[in-house]
Amino acid sequence: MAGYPQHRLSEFIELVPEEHEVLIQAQGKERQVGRGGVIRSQGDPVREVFLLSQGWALSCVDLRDGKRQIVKIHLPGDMLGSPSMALTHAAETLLALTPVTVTSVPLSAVGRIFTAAPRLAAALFLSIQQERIFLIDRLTAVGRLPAAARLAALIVHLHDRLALSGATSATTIDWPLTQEQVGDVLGLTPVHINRTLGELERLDLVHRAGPQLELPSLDRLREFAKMPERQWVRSPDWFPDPASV
Amino acid sequence: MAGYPQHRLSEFIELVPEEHEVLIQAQGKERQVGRGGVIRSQGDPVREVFLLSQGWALSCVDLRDGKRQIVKIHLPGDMLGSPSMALTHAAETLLALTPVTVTSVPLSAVGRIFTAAPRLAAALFLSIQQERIFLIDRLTAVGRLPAAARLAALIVHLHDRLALSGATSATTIDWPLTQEQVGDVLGLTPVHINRTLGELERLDLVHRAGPQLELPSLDRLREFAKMPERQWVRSPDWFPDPASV
DNA sequence: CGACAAGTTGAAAAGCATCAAAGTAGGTGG
DNA sequence: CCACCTACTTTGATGCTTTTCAACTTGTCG
Repeated sequence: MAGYPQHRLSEFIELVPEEHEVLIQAQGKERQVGRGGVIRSQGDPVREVFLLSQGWALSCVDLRDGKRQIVKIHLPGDMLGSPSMALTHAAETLLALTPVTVTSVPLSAVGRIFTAAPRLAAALFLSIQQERIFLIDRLTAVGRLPAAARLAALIVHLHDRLALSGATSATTIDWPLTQEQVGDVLGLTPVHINRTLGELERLDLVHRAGPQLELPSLDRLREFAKMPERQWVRSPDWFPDPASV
Repeated sequence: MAGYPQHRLSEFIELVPEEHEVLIQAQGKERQVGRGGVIRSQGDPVREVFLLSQGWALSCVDLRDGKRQIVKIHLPGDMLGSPSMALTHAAETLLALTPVTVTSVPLSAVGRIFTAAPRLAAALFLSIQQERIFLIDRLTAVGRLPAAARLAALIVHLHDRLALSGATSATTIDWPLTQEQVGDVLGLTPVHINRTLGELERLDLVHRAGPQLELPSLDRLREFAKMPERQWVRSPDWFPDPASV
């Protein structure tokens, strides 16, 4: 059977069985989408959010002139499309970077979390604040760092998130992104990403190895990225009681 | 007496009296900070968030090399510092742009909202998702638009938020920002902001009028900014019942 | 009136974009 | 198994946007 859904919430609290149950109940039908496939389009009416259970995906905003900004690279366990809950029509397009499995979570189920499991709701809230920090850091990198440091910061960020789920060895990470996609994440052209990757390689900070990246020294890469480190809270004392389920 | 605190939540729902009461109870002591003063520093331990009741403020991330990225311009009613709830130490510095009044909201009070007023918690959740959309749009502008469109997008954004609270006429908005601060918002240098403002002025899109900006045609400015329009939800049907307070 | 913060302007340089073309790899069909 | 197609990567040459540096102007407040 389906087992406990993978998600980001246990980064903040240890879920009790009742909370797990609420999460399982929240999930609707599962869907497979092939590489490059559309999970949901910008402008679609917002009736659900998604849980990414397998594969990588991306959220992006498309502009009128054909340019686009990739807003986030999603890994398994991520909740997709939730910023658009505040809108009538989705702000972001969700695309599969690799073949993915997503499960739909109707908005009504999200609403039920707030009454049925307040502590779970608080964890969800915190998880969204974490996403906001990720966005703040990306904005800072795009606004204030040169191309090489920007790219280093992205690599470090993805490394750290992969390491959290144990989906990577210390020195090698999966890298299913094309250089054009990386450019759309960092606000640069694919050509310049290519040259910048070469630069990082000459500095012995990363090495391209087919669909993976080797990271000879994470410390040096982190130093090079010039971004502040983040330490996430764990079971904050202001959280509601888990018993209240 | 203090009256109802000004906030962003009523953009999404009409609060019932009990919910207002919970919000009022949540507020701790009030503090005045002068122009340029620090409300909270990056790196400080996170024990509270703030409600901005008067004046303008900003959130920014400082980098090691002295550069900084301004992450948001805060207007009265905004909640300050909440992204750092997910962290042990604050990610952002909060500065007063004008003389401000802020009230402290201890984290324990935020936690109480989740058990005492689920619908209020859901509104808070939506409000944070809205902040995420703002960040997504800013990232898109900084990553993908040239300087002039970026600046136009910022002006339109602030206009719209000011218009919501009726704090502006149709064609003139307060503009307490220095060109250096605008540069730190948009990822540009103050010198270039100066030139870009001149460019918008020559295009008859904005006019500088001391501490204010005149906007001869919001339609043309919006068109020029090339950003998608956003329509926020109102009383979504998936929200918990207000009776559950 | 004098000092300091902010705005303005010019000239030169840097970083990144654009355009164009050639090279590589994986997948498909004959 | 080979040939081809397509998507992706790589490289060079050139141009544009933005930065940098520096000086000067304006405004504000003691």
